[in-house]
Amino acid sequence: MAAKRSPARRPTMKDIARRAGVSESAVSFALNGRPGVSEVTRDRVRRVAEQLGWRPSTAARALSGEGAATVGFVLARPADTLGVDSFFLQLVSGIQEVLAERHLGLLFQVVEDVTDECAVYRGWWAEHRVDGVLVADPRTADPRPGLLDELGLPAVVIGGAPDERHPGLSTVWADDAGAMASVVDGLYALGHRRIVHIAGLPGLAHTERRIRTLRAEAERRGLTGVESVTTDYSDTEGAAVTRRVLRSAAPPTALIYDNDVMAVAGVAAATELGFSVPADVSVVAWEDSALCRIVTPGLSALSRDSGEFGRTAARELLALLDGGPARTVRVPVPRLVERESTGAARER
Amino acid sequence: MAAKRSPARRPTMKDIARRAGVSESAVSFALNGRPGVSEVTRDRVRRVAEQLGWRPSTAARALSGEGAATVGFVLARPADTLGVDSFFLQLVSGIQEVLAERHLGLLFQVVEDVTDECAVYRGWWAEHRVDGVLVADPRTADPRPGLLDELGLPAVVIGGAPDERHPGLSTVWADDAGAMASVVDGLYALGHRRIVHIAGLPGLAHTERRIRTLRAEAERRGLTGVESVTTDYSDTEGAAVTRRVLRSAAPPTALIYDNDVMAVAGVAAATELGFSVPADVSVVAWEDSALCRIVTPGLSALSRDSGEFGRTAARELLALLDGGPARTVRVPVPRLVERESTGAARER
DNA sequence: TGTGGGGGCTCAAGCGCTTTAGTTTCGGCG
DNA sequence: CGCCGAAACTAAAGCGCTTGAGCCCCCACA
Repeated sequence: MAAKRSPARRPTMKDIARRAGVSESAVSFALNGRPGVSEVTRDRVRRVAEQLGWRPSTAARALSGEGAATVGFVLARPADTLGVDSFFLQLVSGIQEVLAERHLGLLFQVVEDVTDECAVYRGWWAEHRVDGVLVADPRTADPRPGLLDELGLPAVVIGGAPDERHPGLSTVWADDAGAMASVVDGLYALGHRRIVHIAGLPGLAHTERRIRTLRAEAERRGLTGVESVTTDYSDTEGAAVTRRVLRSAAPPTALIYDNDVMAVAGVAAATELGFSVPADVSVVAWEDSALCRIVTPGLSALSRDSGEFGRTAARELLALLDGGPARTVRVPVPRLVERESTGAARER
Repeated sequence: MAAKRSPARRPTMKDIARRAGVSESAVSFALNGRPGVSEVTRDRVRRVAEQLGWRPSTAARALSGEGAATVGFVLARPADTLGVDSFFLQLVSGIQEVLAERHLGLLFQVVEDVTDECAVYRGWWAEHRVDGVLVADPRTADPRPGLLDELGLPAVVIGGAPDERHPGLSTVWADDAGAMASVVDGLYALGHRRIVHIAGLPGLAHTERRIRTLRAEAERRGLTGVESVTTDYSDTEGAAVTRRVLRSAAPPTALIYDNDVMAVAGVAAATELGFSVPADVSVVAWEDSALCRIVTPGLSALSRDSGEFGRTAARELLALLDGGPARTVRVPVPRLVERESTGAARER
């Protein structure tokens, strides 16, 4: 049997009512801080509840109209792409922190793609499992905001851009465009004219935003040797692309990688080809992590506080659940942490 | 208002009953595959349910005795230690995969320490939120199994050793001892006699097991220059310990790190001190990851399938929930992937 | 002294589902 | 032809909580 010897019955409001000598309704009023009971009764009920170790049954609460006291988070990534970067765990940890204060649970699911993700939302909604969701990795043509809106499921999009706003959904985003511009600024100042951006998955909103910004910056300055190449974020693709571009006739003098893993793999690939970092080629990683600190040369990286990102998103969702209006909030622009992988462009 | 324009009412069994022209009970019987309805009615009901897009309300189910259709997983780690290794996301992803097949949700929480973790279990239990839990990072004096047993909450311990069995709890574990023994075997064969093990957090069951085994192996062979040093898994501590031991009078010729991050940091530290890897000192990382492949020299690492680990654990929990007996199952011994960081000990 | 009006509580219904105890309708057998 | 029993289905209670309606009592006011 799964349940053990003394299955330690959970106390219910009925138990409290009996012990406190009042009706169940009175207990409900007392415990939920609403009028209808005297202060003295309220105190007594509270005391009994505490001493009995009572906690409201979420199931019962959910059933009688209150929410499910749970928010959902689904990650649509092929399983093997998972866990290469530390971003998500940090994010979830931050989300968690805020939710826990309000005794909200976090229902977590990993799926293969956005289609499955939509199915999960449908299921959660129909099963009455969550009160709201956090949506990660917004795409350029994203079916999720529409669906969530249709279901009336409060949601906040993490990493979306403000123009992609969908009525009813909140958005928390980092200014990728600004960050990209400042990185290009910095590299340009160091004399770099040929820059390759080893981007992440095509179709992700932030990938496209970075690519657009890079192109715009290049045009503004009349640079021609600037391009973006999309990848799947893996170390192997990162290395492969690096090899390819460095072997070209006019190899770039600076590389911008959309995550830490590719950056490290890229440095290794460059080194193998006889390019030294940063003498021959500078490298910037978009995500900072222990990884960037550990390797030699240390990688200059765009650092952001993923935990804070998560906390902000969670707070927005709470606001939405409390009936607040949908908002768009921006978290601080990622900050470039300079290490040894960037330097002046070699004269050509 | 949180809910939007057409809050798209969820269909209930009552709706199905009406449409199918039967009672609610008949619907329940039909949908749950239990006797009491004819096959033709069952089919009709099923069809109606499907076409209405009906899904059982977990709240209602939970309330009427069924489980909450959810299992819990809490990670007790200081927030900053999170996300350094990819192990957990992989693990969770594996767990997830198995649970999803059965439409079970995964409630996830991150806390600071084991005390908080116990509080979370208490809360989940009292709130009727989960049917069972997965317990990670078992410790040497662990309050959790006792608590879970007391609450009668089905649980499987991930990474526990069989001898620490607690009645009622299942255990899924990897044979750390065997792995350690084989690593030492290998290093010994390469001529290594002074080996230092840069271990993880003291108090974790698997840390202690590895330490014990290393000591036993050393004694068996009469080696004296063998020791374990515990750390907090961070790159900084890993580097610090590496520097300390390499500066000693008789520095080790082989280092075993309990995770990938420390191993990489250790290699960097060793290189700084003028030790070349693997010529002067061999390095083995306990956890394999992209990280170990990327860096140069590539790190020899103990590789295990974390996803499979998670799947196995989840399957055990399901078995427990189905009323099966508590079991202890072993996942395959981690396999040593040889890369460039290990080699013959230099003659002394 | 009568009356209106709160405050303080209780009653009971209802949320969506399961489940036990009926009730009806057959078909089969003596 | 009548009776029994099984199969098919319905009625209703119950899970733990919320909530609107109603009840009682006491105080203030006229």
